[in-house]
Parts: sequence; structure tokens; C-alpha cells
Amino acid sequence: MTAARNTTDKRSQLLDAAEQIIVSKGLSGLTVDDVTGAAGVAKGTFYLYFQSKAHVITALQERVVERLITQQQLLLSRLPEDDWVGRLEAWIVEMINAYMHNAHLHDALFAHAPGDSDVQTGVSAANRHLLMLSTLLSDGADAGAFSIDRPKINAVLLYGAIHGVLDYVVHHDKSIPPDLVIEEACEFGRKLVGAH
Amino acid sequence: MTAARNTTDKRSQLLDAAEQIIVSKGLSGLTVDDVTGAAGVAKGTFYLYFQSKAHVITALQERVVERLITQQQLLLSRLPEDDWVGRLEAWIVEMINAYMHNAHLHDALFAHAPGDSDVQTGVSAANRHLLMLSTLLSDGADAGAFSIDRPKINAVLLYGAIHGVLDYVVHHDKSIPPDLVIEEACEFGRKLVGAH
Amino acid sequence: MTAARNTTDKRSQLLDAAEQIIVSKGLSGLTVDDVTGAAGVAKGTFYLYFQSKAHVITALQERVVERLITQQQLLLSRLPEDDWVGRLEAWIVEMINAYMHNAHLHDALFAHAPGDSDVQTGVSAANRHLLMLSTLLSDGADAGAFSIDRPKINAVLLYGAIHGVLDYVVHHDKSIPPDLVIEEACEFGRKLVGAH
Amino acid sequence: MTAARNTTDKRSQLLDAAEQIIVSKGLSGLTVDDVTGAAGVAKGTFYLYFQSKAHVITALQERVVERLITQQQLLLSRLPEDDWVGRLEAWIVEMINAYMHNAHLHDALFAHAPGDSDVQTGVSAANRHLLMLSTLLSDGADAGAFSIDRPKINAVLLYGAIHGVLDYVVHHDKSIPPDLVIEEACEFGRKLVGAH
DNA sequence: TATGAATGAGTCTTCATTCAT
DNA sequence: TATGAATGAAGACTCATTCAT
Repeated sequence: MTAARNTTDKRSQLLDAAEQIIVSKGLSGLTVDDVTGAAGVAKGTFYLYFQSKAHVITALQERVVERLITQQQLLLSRLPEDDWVGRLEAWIVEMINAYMHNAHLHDALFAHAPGDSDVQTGVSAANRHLLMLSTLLSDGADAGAFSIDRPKINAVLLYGAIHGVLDYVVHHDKSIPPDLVIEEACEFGRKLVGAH
Repeated sequence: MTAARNTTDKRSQLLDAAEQIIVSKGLSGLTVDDVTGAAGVAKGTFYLYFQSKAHVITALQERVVERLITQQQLLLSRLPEDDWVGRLEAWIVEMINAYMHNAHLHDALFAHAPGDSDVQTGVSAANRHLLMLSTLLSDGADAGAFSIDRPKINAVLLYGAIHGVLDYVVHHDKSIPPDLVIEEACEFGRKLVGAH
Repeated sequence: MTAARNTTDKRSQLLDAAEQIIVSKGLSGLTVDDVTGAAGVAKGTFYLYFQSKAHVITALQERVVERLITQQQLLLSRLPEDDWVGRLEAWIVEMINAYMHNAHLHDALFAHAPGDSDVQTGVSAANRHLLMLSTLLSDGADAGAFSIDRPKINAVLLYGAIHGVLDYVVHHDKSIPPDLVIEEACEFGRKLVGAH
Repeated sequence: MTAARNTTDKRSQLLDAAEQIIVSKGLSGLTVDDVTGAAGVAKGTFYLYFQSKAHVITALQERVVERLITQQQLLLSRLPEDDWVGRLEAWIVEMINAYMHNAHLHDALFAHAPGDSDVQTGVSAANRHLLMLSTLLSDGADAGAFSIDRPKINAVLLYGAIHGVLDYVVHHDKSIPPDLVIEEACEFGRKLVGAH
């Protein structure tokens, strides 16, 4: 058990270190050397837990998305089943909160430079998150609460819209208050699903 | 004048070469060596026209956006002044067409890896494009055709949404036909501005 | 005794694993990790049976040569004592057969990169094999069957010649049939000892 | 012209440096770092003249063989056309001299670890040398001076034999005087071609 | 303007070996 | 005996940038 715990710990330490470095130096500033240095282990140890540098990045994406999904599921589970607009808003709000809470990380992790170091993971992390939104729209539509024809493509649009504002707010116009972002994003969501 | 023209030419050649390489090898596959090689000039020449590698990328972004803006302005100028929904749709359609016509390039150029090659250009290329959309929304609202409170933030949302679908369609689900993308994006735009 | 047997077994397993890897990946593709992996033991176990990686290679050389020598001795023991040319030919034939039967292994093992992994083993494996040939020549000369002055140096020459052809046939001209190689090598041997 | 000379010089410097390092540390002790260090140039410069580490080795082989071939051709050109045994002996003598003059280098360079870093060069350097010997045997046979059926395979045998003795003398029994090696090798050659 | 040889810091990755358990 | 996590030295190769000509 101790061994198992240590293993888990070390992988997490490495992941934490990588996360911290991405936050401070950006994705391109991430070096295996720095990661192991920050984690306090030898360089070779890195390769005991990750096949390559690209794999930590993927693992980090997974972790970030997984946490966000979990959090959103928790929130949604506390809402009335039939309050579809409320559920959509909750989803949006939590996504924005999570992103703004650690903007640099989300940014670096999900600013795709496609074709580059794409370590394909079957269904990528972001895709799973997108699927969650898509399902939400789909279920709401089935329940008659949303007037939407193509849940998937609409989910993509909404997802892109939210990512877009967040990116804009974080990088180009920090004067916009988070509350306003949330409000407008929700308004946007409501329009999309035809609620009012 | 000949000299001046040559200068312009050579800069363009370099730009063309860079563009071509990004299309074929991606942004991370771009090397100064390849650019000068493809442009048929010596490596040192590169630095006569661009301060650094990051600067070509920026210049390329400018050029791409400038062309798109010009094209959109041309299209809009042919539309009736008061057909605001038509103008918005034309804007969206053209953006999607331009993107899909050279997806790799737009992709590489606007998949920001912030903090990386951020050669800040005052108001960045993309910002100018965004401003165009924002102005369109604003004018439409002033004319009473759009019911929108905050044109800027709504422009950002719409812009992000479109970029998002395009990215999705190009990288994750190529089965979606361009026409459908255009249709949904326009529908999305109409909902946003409250046009039925 | 059981323990002793296990020990022997494990050492052999390790040796077998190393042999197999050399055959498939070449000497430079040999890693302790792969060896222990293929042998089904932990990495540390390797160092319980061999002082270093270089030592397995040496041990493998010994084993290969030992087997060959044994086989040749068996063959020679069945031949008439006084048929010296026949004995020499048998020796040559068996050497060629053994080599061609597992060319990769012999190759990797006896393509000396001197100064590299030279774990000096007193009289090296190959030397013992050479000594066998030398003795054969010497005895044949003593019996008056071979007209040779310096058995040792002639053994070296013959040994090198055979190794040379084998290497050539295996790596550069696979079109040469084994039978021809054997025939020419024997002819070569006969000339050397002055038989016809 | 200066530029051309410098270029040639630098490539040669690198080659010289590599040669020197191989002599002192063996082939496996050869590092790009050391080579550039010894040549007094920056690390990157190495890759301006050679595609990879493996390529210097090949280039070195070429150079060594080329020099030897040139020297042998010079020697042969001074001998009477019809003294075939003399020509063969001269070839053998020069090969042994060249080898012994820089044993470490020849050794490291031609101790093939096949399948490893084999940078195939069409007809490899050693092959060209072998061809020279083969041609010599063939011509001598045509002239009626050598009684040999298959020049190529016999050349391979002789070539291997000589390499074998040299390796043996250099690594295992330094007590054998060079003169004796030469004498025996020549004797060996004569036997091979059926000259007394 | 134009050249292109030279630079050298920067990075990933491998792998033999050790050692606490 | 046996394990296997941890080590860290070593090494190949890249590429943006400079500068003498």
C-alpha cells in the first residue's frame, strides 16, 4: 500500500510540477528538466511515469477536464431535474469559474496547435467535456425545454463562444468584470436554446 | 523605385514561403531555414525584412486578416445598407469560407499559444477583425435591427463560436458538410441578434 | 541442490534472453531492461548473476564457442585418426554451418569493437576456438599430413578467411549458396595445408 | 577560392579530429562533442559538414580506404605488368603496412557491428577495396598466372585472412614481428593462387 | 542589400547501475 | 535471493540569430 501510495504520489507530484511550470512559463516553456527539478526527482524518473513530454501534457489535460466535469456533475446533481435552463446556466457558470480561476493553465492546455504534438487519446479530454455539454442540450431538447435541432453542433458553437470570451477577457480586455462575462454567456446560452 | 519594388517583392516572397510551410508542416514546423530556402534567398536575408521569426508569424496573421477584412468589406458594400441580417450573414459566410479554404493556415495562425511568440502588435490582427464584427453588430443595433446591449462582448462570443465550430469541423468531425456549418452558424448569429 | 539448480536456471534464462535479443535487435539493441524483461525477472536480479552488461556478452560468447567446440570435437571423434584432410574439412564445414545457422548471433558476438566492452577473460572464447584449429593443423603437420611451418599463424589466417567469407556472404552477397561457400573454404583449407 | 579552401579545410579538420579520437578512445568513445572540441569549432558546425555522427564514420572509412587504394595503385603501377605474383605480394604488403601503421583506426573502422549504425553508401568503402583485390586476382587468372576459378570469393577469403591475422597480431599476440606476418600472408596468397 | 558559415545554448531521451526493502 | 523504483551522467541533434565579407 505504501508503495502504491508513493507511486501515485510521485506521478501527481510530477503532474503538479508540470502544471505549475505551464502556469508560470507557458506550454512552450515546459521542459522535462524543469518538471523534474520542481518535483524534486531525477530526470530519469520522469520517464518512469510518462512516456514522453507530450504525454504529461495530455495527462494534465485529462486531469483538468476530469476535475471540471466532476465538479459540474456535482453541481448539476443538486439542481432540479426539470430546470433545464438552470442546469445549462450552472454548467456555463462553473466552466467560466474554473477557467478564470486558473486561466493560464486552461489557456495553455487547450490552445491547440493541431498537428503538432497531438498525442491522440482516443476521445480527447476536451471532447469529453464537449460531449457533456452536448448531452445536456440534447436531454433538454428531448424534455421539450430547449428548441434545438442539432445538439452536437450547437454544443460546439456554445463551447467555442465561451472559450472565445474567456480568452478575450483574459488576454485582451481584463477590464471586463467576471460577472458580466458570466451574465452575457448565460444570456447567450439562453438565446441559443430558445429560452425567452 | 525598382529597389523599393524589389524590397516589397522579397518581403512578400518570404511571407509566401512562410505561409506555404505553415500549411504543410504546421506552425511548429516552421524554421527560418526552410523559409529562406523556399523563398530562394540566403538565411541572413530573412533578418533584413523581419526582426525575428515571431515577426513573420505576426505579419502573416496581419496579411491573412487584412485580406479577409477586405473581402468582407467588398461583399458588404454590395449589400443594401439596411439589410442588417443579410450583412451579418454575409460576414459569417465569408469568414467560414475563407477559413475552410485554407484551414491549416488559419488554424496555425490563430491557435494562440499565449505567452509564447507574443510579439505584441498594439491591436493585433485578429482584434481588428473582431472590431469589424463588433462594429457591424453595433451599427445594426443603432439602426434598430439588432436587439443587443453589448456589441463588443457579443461579437467576441460569436467570433469564438465560429472559430470553435470551424476548428471542430476541421479537426474532429470532417463528416459535417460546410453548408450545414454555414447554416447553423448563421442561425446562431440570428438568434444572437434577436432576428427571429 | 534445488537452489543451485534454480541459480543455474536463472543464469541460463538470462543468457537465453540476451541471446534472443541480440539476434533480433543486434548487439547495440541489447539493454539490461530487455534482458530481464524477456527472462521474466526483475532488473536487479541481473546483477546477481552478472557483474555488468559486458559480462553477459562475454558469457554468451563463451557459451556459443563452447557449444561449437563440443560439436566439432564430437564430429572429429568419429573420423579416422589419420584422415587429416577429412578432419580439417569437417572442422571447417561445422564452423560454417554453425555460423550460418545463427548468423546474427555469431556476427554480433564476434564483430569485435575492441577497446569497447573488452571484459578480458584471460584466454577469450574465440581464442580457445582458434587454439582448436591451431592444434588440428599442428597435429596434422606432426603426422606429416600437412606441410605447414607455423600452425598458429596459419590457423589465424584460415580462421580469419572463414569469418571473412561468412560475413561477406551474410551481409553483402546473399546470392552465394552455402554449398559453394563450404566448397571454396575447404579448397582454401586444402591449399593452405598443401593437400593437392 | 578562399571560401572553398576553408570549407575543405574545416571538413578535413573535423575528419582529422574524429580520426584522432577514434584512435585514442575507440569507435564507441567517439562523441560529436569531442570531435568539435578537438577541431576547435562549435557543436553546430559539425552538422554543417555531416548529416549525423554515423556519416563521419562512413566518411572516415572512405578516406582511409581511398588513401590505401591510391597508395596501392601507385605501387602496382611501378611493377612490371606481367609479374602477377609480385603484384599480389605488393598489394598484400601495402595493406599490412597501412593497417599496422594505424592499427587502432583500421580496427575501429572496419570492425563491423552490422545492423547497427550502418550508413549504407551504395558500394561501401571496404567493398571497393575488396573489388580491387578481386580484380587483381581476376586479371592474373586471365593472364594465366593464377590458377583460380572464382576470383571474387577467393578475394573475400584472402581479404578476411589478412584482416584476421592483423587483428590477431594487434590484439592478441604482439610478439609476432611484422615481417613474419607479411611473409606468411604472402605465402598464403601464393598458395591461394597456386604459385608454387 | 545580400550572403551563408558559424555559433552554442537548449532539450529530449536512454540506460547501466545502485540500493533500500 | 529477489525486487524495481530511482538515479543522473551522457549524448545526439536543432535552430534562431549573428556577423564578417
